[in-house]
Amino acid sequence: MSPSSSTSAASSPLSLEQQICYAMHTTVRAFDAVYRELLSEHGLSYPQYIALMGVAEHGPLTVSRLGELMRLDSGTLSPLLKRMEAAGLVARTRDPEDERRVLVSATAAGRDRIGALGDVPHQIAVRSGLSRRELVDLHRTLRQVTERLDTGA
Amino acid sequence: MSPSSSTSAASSPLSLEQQICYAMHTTVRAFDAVYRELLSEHGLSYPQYIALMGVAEHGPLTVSRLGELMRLDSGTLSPLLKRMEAAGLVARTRDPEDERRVLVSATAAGRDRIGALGDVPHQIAVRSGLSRRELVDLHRTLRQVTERLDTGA
DNA sequence: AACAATTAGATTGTGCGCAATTTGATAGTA
DNA sequence: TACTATCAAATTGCGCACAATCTAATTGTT
Repeated sequence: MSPSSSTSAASSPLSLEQQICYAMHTTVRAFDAVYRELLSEHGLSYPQYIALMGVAEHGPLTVSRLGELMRLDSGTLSPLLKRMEAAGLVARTRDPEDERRVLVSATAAGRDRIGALGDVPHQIAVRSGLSRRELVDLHRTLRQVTERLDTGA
Repeated sequence: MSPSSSTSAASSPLSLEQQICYAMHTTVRAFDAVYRELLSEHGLSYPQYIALMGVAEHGPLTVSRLGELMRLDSGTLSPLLKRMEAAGLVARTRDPEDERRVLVSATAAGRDRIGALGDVPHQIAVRSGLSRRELVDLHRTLRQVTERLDTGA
């Protein structure tokens, strides 16, 4: 093993290529490129895709609940949802129970669009080249890391 | 095992939470939040941080070489580098050998800034809560997936 | 030397993303 | 009832990201 395998405070600042975050960003870029390729013909960006999937699966959601699901705030979601409403994919209605809230739901056209996407998630999984077991392991690791990072310093 | 463990074409479109990409994006968001916290006091965004690390480590780089390293194009890098030049962190000079190229290098102030960051990469690794072995495994998996995605359909 | 093709960056237009602020609705309290 | 505090979205301002286009320099060909 190289001398850098010390377990104490890092011997020298890690080079860019050694950093886990850099690797994560690189991989996300690669995924984004594939999604762009698969989604562009359907007129969707990746954020729009997960927003649509989210509201279709989890019924009418307030903007803030959708924001928790996507880890986005109203500054990002408000304009994004307006564009999707203009495209006829989602409906935005004020909650009669509490006029502060806006309920977002998928329209019939939105559900049709999801159907038209076919099995994009499966295609992505295949393109990743990972076995089912590797996918499950990676998924577990990612959830674990996210949880750990969220609990703070 | 659940009925969804079929290995043929997915039985039903994967729910959002089951998709590997969704997990990746969630984790990257969490990493970004931590980086934002660690870097904001140094006046750097994460893209600026990796750009600075990149040019500091790999000497003067053309914009396109730096773009390969960061997986970004000139549309993103040109304004980003101009802001970093204005902040005194990098220098941009036309290559005398080929006036089309712009060579980007870290200034003394840029290297000082890296020094002032202390061991951010190590802190990030610690906060991720992964053991050294898990970090190595995850890194290997990510490189593998990126390579596979890049080789296309 | 002249001219087309290629290459490197920069620019424009649109969308994603967050911090900070604003607007409007609800809840709580004097 | 009025007055404050809180809460949900929307808006503003700035930076990141890509597609498409533009400008300028180099290369290749005749």
